[in-house]
Amino acid sequence: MEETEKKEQGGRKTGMNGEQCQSLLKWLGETSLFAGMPDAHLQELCGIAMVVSYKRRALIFSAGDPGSGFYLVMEGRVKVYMISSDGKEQILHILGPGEPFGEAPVFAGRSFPAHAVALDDCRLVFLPREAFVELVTANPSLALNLLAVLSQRLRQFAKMVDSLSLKEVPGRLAAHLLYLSAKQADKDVLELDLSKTQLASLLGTIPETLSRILSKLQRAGYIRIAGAKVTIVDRERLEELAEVGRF
Amino acid sequence: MEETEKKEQGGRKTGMNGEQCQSLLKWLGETSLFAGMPDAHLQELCGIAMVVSYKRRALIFSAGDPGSGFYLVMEGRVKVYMISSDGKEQILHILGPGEPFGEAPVFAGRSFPAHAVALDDCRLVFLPREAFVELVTANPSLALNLLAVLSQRLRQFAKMVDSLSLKEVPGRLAAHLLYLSAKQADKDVLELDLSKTQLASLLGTIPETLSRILSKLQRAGYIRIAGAKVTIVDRERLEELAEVGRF
DNA sequence: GGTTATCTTTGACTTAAGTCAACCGGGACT
DNA sequence: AGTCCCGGTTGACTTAAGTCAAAGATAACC
Repeated sequence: MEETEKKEQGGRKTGMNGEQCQSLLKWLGETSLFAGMPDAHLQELCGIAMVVSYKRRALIFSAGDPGSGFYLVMEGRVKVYMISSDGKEQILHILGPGEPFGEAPVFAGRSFPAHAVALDDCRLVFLPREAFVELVTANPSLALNLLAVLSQRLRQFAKMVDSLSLKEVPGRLAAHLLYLSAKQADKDVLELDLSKTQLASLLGTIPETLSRILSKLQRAGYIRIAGAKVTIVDRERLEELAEVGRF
Repeated sequence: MEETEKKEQGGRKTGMNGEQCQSLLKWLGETSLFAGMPDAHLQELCGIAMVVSYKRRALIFSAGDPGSGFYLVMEGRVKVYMISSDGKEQILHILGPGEPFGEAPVFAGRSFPAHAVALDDCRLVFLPREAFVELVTANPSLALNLLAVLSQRLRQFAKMVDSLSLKEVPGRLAAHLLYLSAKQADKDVLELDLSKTQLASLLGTIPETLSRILSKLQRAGYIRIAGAKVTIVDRERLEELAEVGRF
């Protein structure tokens, strides 16, 4: 195994032999961002891509850092967040395998607007800006995929602003539980994929408040809580709550 | 003057003769979205574009409406906003001449996530989705411009989430005043371009609260208020306030 | 120009959610 | 096993900001 290792930003960049490049190529092609791209272009992409590893809790970038490219999650989860001057954090996204992050500075602004850390031990693909922009220029369908991703994210943000400004915490929580429910197999038994502290930060509140509201919802018979497992008892009312935003 | 008028969505679509098309073409070319595009493509664009007029307060689209295309502001201002079930509104953007809006459904989701109304009597350019997507496919540099616009907007949203979640109203207000200051000629005397009620909605609060905080800031010697004119007295402290987010 | 309607300000009150502090319980490590 | 530490929960308290109501100030309209 010929591996070149370089320390940089706390991540370990890993060089590739032909075989590894092949598997990376295959993986990239399955990614929603690059789905449907001709192999020739994927090949080029592989040429500029770097696989980087980050350990759990490692900082990937900070707000204000110059963004010389963006990332794609291969393994693990990444948290993108903002911090207030007194240390409170607001999570903007949690990203899992296949999802890109840090794209904004590639096309506008040149620096990251937020921070990113690894929530688990992670493997990421790093795509340097210049090479990537060239590729986009040469390949309009790639641009369309990207536009779709950014548009989707814009929608999420709009929802988030709506939620933060127009709903109380119980409403946001209800909406989040239903969101989890919608994307899981067992529709009624949810496994919280984040610690409650992190969930609080995602919902724009603090652990104490989240804790209180979870028990309030349990007492009211909307849900049942058992550690990180939440069971939806009364979906109707939960939907109503997510809708009106107030308990 | 040969004008074809059609009522639709409360807007008046206006057909064009050759001369009008020429001026539209020129205008489009000066827009940041289409800057640098070859005339041939602008010509095509003109072919699919429609100029639409909306009177002040007219609804342009509602959340959930199928988005068959997007808009570009020629004259006037447009407000894009969300409404809670009990009627409180949160403004997402205020758009002026040259700025596009309603692009999200073109590339993802197919329906508008928010509402839009005309704040003034407006003239807008409407670009239908299908024709536009074709054009983007044919013209990668157009895609890059679009990516820049969406990325920029993503940044704005991130800031907004940060602001709503991590700052108190005084902090948000201070940040907004400094933002206005940065984009005006006379750096210290600001003309509020929105009614205070609308400004409250943009800052994620209500008129009463905004009013109180404006006078609080005046009393504290940060600013001076005279109707819609706000003078920055102590920029240093205002910056500090915008930074820490709390008074 | 005067009447209406809308916007703005101010006051008294309520409330959701944050702060501070104590405590519990389960790993992890020695 | 025992200690330490971190995550979660609970209680008492504070506070920013929302609600309700009324009165002034602007701006709009006939």
